[in-house]
Amino acid sequence: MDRITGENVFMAVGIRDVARAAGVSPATVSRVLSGTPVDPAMRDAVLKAVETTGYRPNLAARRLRSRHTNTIGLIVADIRNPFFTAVSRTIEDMANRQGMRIILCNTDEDPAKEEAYLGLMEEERVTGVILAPARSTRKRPPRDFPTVLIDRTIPGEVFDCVVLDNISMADALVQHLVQRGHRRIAGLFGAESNTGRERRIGFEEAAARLGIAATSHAVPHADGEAAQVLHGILAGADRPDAIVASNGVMLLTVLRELRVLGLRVPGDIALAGFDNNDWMEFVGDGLTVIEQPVDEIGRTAMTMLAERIAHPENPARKVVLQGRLIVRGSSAAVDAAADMEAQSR
Amino acid sequence: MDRITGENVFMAVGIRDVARAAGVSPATVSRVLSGTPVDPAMRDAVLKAVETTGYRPNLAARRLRSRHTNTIGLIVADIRNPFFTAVSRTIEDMANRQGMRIILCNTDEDPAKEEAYLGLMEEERVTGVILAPARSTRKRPPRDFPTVLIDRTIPGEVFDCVVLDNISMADALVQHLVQRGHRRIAGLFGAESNTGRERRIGFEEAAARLGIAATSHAVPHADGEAAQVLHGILAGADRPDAIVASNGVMLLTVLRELRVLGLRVPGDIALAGFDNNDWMEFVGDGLTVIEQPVDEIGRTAMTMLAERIAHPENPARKVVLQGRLIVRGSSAAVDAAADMEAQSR
DNA sequence: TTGTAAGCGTTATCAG
DNA sequence: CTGATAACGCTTACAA
Repeated sequence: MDRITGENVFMAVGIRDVARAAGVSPATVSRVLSGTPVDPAMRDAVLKAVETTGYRPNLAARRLRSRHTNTIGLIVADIRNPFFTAVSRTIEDMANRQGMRIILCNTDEDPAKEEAYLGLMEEERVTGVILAPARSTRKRPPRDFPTVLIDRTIPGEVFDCVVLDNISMADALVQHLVQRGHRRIAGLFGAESNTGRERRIGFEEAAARLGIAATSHAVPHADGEAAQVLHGILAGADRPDAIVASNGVMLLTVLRELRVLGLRVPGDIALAGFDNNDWMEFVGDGLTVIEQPVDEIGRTAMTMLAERIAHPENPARKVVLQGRLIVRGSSAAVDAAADMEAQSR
Repeated sequence: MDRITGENVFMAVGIRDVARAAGVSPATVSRVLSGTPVDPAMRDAVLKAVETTGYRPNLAARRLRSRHTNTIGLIVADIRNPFFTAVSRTIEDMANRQGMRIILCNTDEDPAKEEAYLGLMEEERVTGVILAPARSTRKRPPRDFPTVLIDRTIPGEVFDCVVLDNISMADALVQHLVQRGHRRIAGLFGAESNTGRERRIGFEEAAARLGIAATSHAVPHADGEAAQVLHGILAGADRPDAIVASNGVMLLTVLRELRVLGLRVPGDIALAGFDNNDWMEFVGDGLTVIEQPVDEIGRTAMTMLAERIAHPENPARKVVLQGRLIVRGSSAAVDAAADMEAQSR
């Protein structure tokens, strides 16, 4: 594999050249560029000199000297997961508006990668980090930068974090399915993340409260293994009449397996889950889901990070956001589903 | 932060501290860290000292002094477009494996934003840039870094670039639809990007060759306006019997409008387009699309960038990649579609 | 307000 | 191979 070696030599124009062209000192140029009050005449001379010389400040030098990097690390599991894509985009927009740079990293749920990236953040001397911790309950060593967790918490550790109200959202999903007449519901949850655990708890509590038969299953993160587990659940004789999937990616895995088995939604089995993607209204009669407030999650994370930076000694805060139940065709009652199919003839 | 004293101990440990702890000079520490040959005994001493002191090199200082940033700028229209998400992920993975950092920017098709980000890249002294140019035919001023274009070219400018064979892929789509018995095909293309233009050309050429009535439409980038244009095309009495959409985002816009009008795919109208997303096999009987080799696009862009950096004087190259036609239910012949619906009763 | 000068933490140079 | 020393390009005391 060819390694990138070369380096382009930039225009050699530095702050001293601008100073000379403007007939002022480098310090004055620096002041103009940083907005410090400067005599208007000099200011104009400097700006003109910047223009004519084509000067571009060297951000590496600036960061080294000023000791602030204006950089935020954003570490997620996989940017291809639409939930993280959306949250990242919001965070990048906010950051850019504040003159901050983002370093984006994908852990693929691998604790080793997460560790490596956190190390990288230290070397970058980042202002702060927004982290969706990899599915792992291990303790994180304390870091030298403010950190805000998104999507997932780390049990027993005190970090600022912003998460969904997973328990009550899962509860709402079960309640909805029961209302629609479903009685044998299977829940599919990530085994390792705290978020998966919370959703399972909400799922089981609601089922118990409503007195229905609900079984929850731990689904591995790897796609192949997940399909296998799903097959076991769906192919048996005692197939559930409804499925709850713990997130959007899993929802897709379920759709894939249902297709393999030739099962139809909602005719043969109802389906509901977490995360609302733009395509979900178009599969079948639409997928019933809990929509996460992705924009608000991103905004809140950025705000919390800023406050943590400003007040390092404040106690850690946990912000729990509500989602929104979007009811679509995939959770229709079996009777209603039959009706709809009859009508469509 | 040291949790006892509240002092930031981390920032204080520099290469000199490591040198002192190891009983060597700072230069030797630097050599060990950069892999330059060093006496094994000293090497071990340094590595141990790095460990005990918890030393983290300061990347800003390293970049300033060494004059290479190991950073690549990646500028796309919108990371939420799954095509860019996928390409970005591939590029980030390759970059990380080579010890390179990525700076990701979204232009939202705004030339001003593109301009601003290109300026930022100069201030970051990036090693190179991978750019999906905003839909705009304007000339770009020459920059001080190697640049590789993806997805779109800039007519009349000499840049390395890697693009899809848009003309023949659009041609293949039309050919397929005609084969399936469709005769009145409407093509929807982005008006401003060169990619949209090329796809339109392939579309029109194929239609002319095959002697069918095909009309191409320029669809604005903004979602609301796009819907309006679509409405005009689909709601009239002379509704086409098939639609070709120029990309995945537009495909979704079409689905939305079809839903509003209560038109069914492929019963009332056939549908095909560009970009293959993971959900597309699940809407209706699946969406017929041209799949772009996203992974290869990313890999090729990185490779070309590396080669451009190594050989700045080489002539610019254009790599044209083939896509793959994935035939699914949305392009079924009207008769076949009727059959399928009959069977499903 | 402005200029002078001293670093920020690292790597490159060059002499030993 | 190793160590002293001088930058890299900028900001910021501190002095004027």
